[in-house]
Amino acid sequence: MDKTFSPQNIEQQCYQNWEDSGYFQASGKGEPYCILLPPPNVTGSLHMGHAFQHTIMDALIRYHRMKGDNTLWQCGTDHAGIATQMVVERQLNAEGKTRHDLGREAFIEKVWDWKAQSGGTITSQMRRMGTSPDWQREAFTMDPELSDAVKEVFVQLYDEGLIYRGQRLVNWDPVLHTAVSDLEVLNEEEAGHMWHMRYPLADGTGELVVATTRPETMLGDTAVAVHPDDERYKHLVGKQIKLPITGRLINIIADDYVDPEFGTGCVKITPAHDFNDYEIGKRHNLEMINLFTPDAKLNGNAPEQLQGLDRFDARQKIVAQLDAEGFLVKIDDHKLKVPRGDRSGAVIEPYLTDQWYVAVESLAKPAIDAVETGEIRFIPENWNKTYYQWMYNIQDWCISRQLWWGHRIPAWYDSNDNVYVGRDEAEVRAKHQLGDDVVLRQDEDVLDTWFSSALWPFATLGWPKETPELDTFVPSSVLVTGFDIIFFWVARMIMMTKKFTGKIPFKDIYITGLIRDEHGDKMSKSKGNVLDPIDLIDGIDLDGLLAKRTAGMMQPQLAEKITKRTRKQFPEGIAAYGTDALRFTFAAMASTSRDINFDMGRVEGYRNFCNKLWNASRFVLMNTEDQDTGANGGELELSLADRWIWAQFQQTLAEFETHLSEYRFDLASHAVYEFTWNQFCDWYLELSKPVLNSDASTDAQKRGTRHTLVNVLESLLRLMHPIMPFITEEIWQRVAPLCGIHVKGSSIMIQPFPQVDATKQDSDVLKDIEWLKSFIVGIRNIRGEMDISPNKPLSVLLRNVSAEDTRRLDISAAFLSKLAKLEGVSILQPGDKGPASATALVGEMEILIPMAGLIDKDAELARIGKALEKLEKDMSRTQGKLANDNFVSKAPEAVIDKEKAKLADMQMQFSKLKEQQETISNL
RNA sequence: GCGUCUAUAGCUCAGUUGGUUAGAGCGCUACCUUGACAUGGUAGAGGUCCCCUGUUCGAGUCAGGGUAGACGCACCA
Repeated sequence: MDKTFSPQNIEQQCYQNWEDSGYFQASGKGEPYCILLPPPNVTGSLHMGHAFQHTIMDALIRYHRMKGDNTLWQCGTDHAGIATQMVVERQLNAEGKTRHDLGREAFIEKVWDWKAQSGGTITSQMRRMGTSPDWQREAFTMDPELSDAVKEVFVQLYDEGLIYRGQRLVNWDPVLHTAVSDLEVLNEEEAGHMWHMRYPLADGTGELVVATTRPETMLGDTAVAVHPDDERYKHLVGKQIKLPITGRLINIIADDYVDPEFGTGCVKITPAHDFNDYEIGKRHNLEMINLFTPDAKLNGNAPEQLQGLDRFDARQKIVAQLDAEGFLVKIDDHKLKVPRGDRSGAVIEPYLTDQWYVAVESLAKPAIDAVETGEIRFIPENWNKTYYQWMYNIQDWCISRQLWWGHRIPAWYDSNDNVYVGRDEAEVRAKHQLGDDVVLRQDEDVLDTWFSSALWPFATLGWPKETPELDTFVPSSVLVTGFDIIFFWVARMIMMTKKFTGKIPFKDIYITGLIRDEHGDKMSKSKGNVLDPIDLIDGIDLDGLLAKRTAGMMQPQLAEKITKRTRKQFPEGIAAYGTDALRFTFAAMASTSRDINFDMGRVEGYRNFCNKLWNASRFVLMNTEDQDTGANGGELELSLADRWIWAQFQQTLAEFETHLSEYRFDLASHAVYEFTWNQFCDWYLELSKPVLNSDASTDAQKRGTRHTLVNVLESLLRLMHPIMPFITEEIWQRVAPLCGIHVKGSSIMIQPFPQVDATKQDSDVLKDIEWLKSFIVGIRNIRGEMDISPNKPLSVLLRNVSAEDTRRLDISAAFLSKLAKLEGVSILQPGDKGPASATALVGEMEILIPMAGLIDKDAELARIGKALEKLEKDMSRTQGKLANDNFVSKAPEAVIDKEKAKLADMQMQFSKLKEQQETISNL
């Protein structure tokens, strides 16, 4: 084995073997355990959030697979309608073409070509992360099977009246030329203006002042509204306004919606371009004047001189004209929420179009129930509040998109625009007895990508066919995802799965935190703080990193800032930490917190941890390979340390499993880390040396220790495997044969997970080793503080030695002399104070290191003084407690006893230290 | 406006139903190239648990009120 762990030498080969061996498929035996991969965009590449969530899913999957469960990780990608179409369109644009030049069919072919070429990026990156989904079942939302499911759902919902078509105001993206759902619109506060305009009464008897943030919409005003009880305007209701610029006459109406306290108490109503106005318009039967073309330029309904102008250019002209004609009262600065498309960044326009909707109310009810009854559980639980809040206020879902890439809506129209819905044209014709003479055209629109994603839990398992997988793996065990898509995806999956299978899609929903940068900022391209998980695995030099972070930057000053920041944070680029270290980092950071600040220091720390494990294994192998490890029988005599490490391992194992069952990956990985480094490496390996290296050890003793070394390590590797698959496999291949396990053609990933073995739990041994440790640490302490070289052998005296101490001395003498570097231990007779010494306590027993020639009097006095001071402080606190009648009368007895014992112990230490202090100061 | 969350060591974070002398990793200091490992070892320093008030024998933990910050939802022209 190399002296340091080099992940890049092993990972890819290892993964290839697993995948080729078919280890990722469900076994068909045991309890079903299933995780659905939230399908990443086929356009996407792996970001830190994916890497994090995939680590967690894979840890769960590997754990359950090793536990013997029938384990399926259902994976796949989604077609990401808008995103993918944008990618391919951009390529066309670069060639000076648009999708319209190609036409729909040719364009879609192009998209498929693109997918064939580049669609595998993210799945190959997942392989680098060591994930073990069943790639043979990999699904894509545009696959024929899933498309059939989409059609089936659409038709069924339509037949039940739960899908309908209607003309309504929608969120229109004027750049992408499509409707988007509420969730795809981000409302950010931006600086704008409030324009106050004078609207004269038609009869010339006065005027009203209205205010707006969008003056250009005044062209489409069809009323001015006031509150019905507003004394100022009551008498004007029913009168008419002569609209500036157009001169159109509109009514003054009364509506409760108006807040008389706000502004002038008069509101201009533009039903075709504002969601609130739209509602008012419907109530009052107002005309709806659409002013815009699909790309938000003024259309034929605007005055001729303004037609064809972009909405923002038109705004300027209109304001200028209002001003010139004396209609503009004032312009105030105003902060307002501007709706922008989450993909395009364009200002979203409320726009009157025909769209398809899902009536969600009846679907929402069972989905709410599923969480309220506890059938589905959010972890952490609080997220159910977010879920309820949205579900109780859920709006009908606009599912049509004016795109080409996606599932085309299975609806056909005849020449009179009658609509027929069916699985295909033939079915439609048959169902409605439409002869061949009737010309039908299919709806041009496609469905929202989330519509197909909502079917993921059952469509990927074969629905609408009745498959055994549907039976076995619905509901799945846990969904691991981020809070940002609870509405987009999680809620919709629950609704759809309940509706079409009658079952819930998953039992647990584990909501992970969001990975942020080391300062808690969201990782984003524009901030230039994005990390690529693959770069953490393989490493990247500074130039490469800079190039990546500044590529495609529109603003040069931004690129400069990013360069500076990156140079500062990564002067040497990023080292290659390997997949296991990265995975361990993610696991260790997966606490209940909703934000996770990614700390490079921790990756490095866990890289070191991998190296530690590697070297510990080297040590084990050096001492066991080609030697008798008892794999083929032979008497085994286990040392105190051997029995201790087995007992410790049982505890660690139990802890690990408890934490995993509670999705506390941070605690689980901490338990493993602590055991490996602080128990196995720091103590056990050291304690094995005296046995292995001593001529006094019998064959049975050496065999016993070798057996323990190799078997504890082997068990530990299996325990760690779910989190760190590669390093554990690599080491296991060499260690397992020494345990009598045949590894040829096998893998750690299909070995059973370790089981707690009650016969190996031993609290007496644990206490014995605690005693031994405190003995050794006591001596190291004195060495450390008295500047005595760790290499210098010491002779120590023991005072106040009990029978138990004697027994322990007896069984651990060899360990003591080696680990504390002692050349002699002698026990003082009762009453014999011994020479002036530095002392350490092991329980009530005192270890004396004679000062002569070794220890400076003042230094020792200082050490004692410091210890006394600390003890005094703690003692007075405890004494205070015990002197308090309230405490003694009201606290539970166990607590009081504990305090008493604590005090007694401190008093004992105190008096011994006092004694010491006196002896030494008298020297 | 409604809702959710966060505040603990220089940094990143744990801290179970209230009962420890408040922990870990990184960083820092001193010493150590000892034979698995300097990606290491040994020892050590470092905390007003954001503030106030309460409940309690006892509060980092519970309640109320602040302060600072993050997020979600709905928003007035």
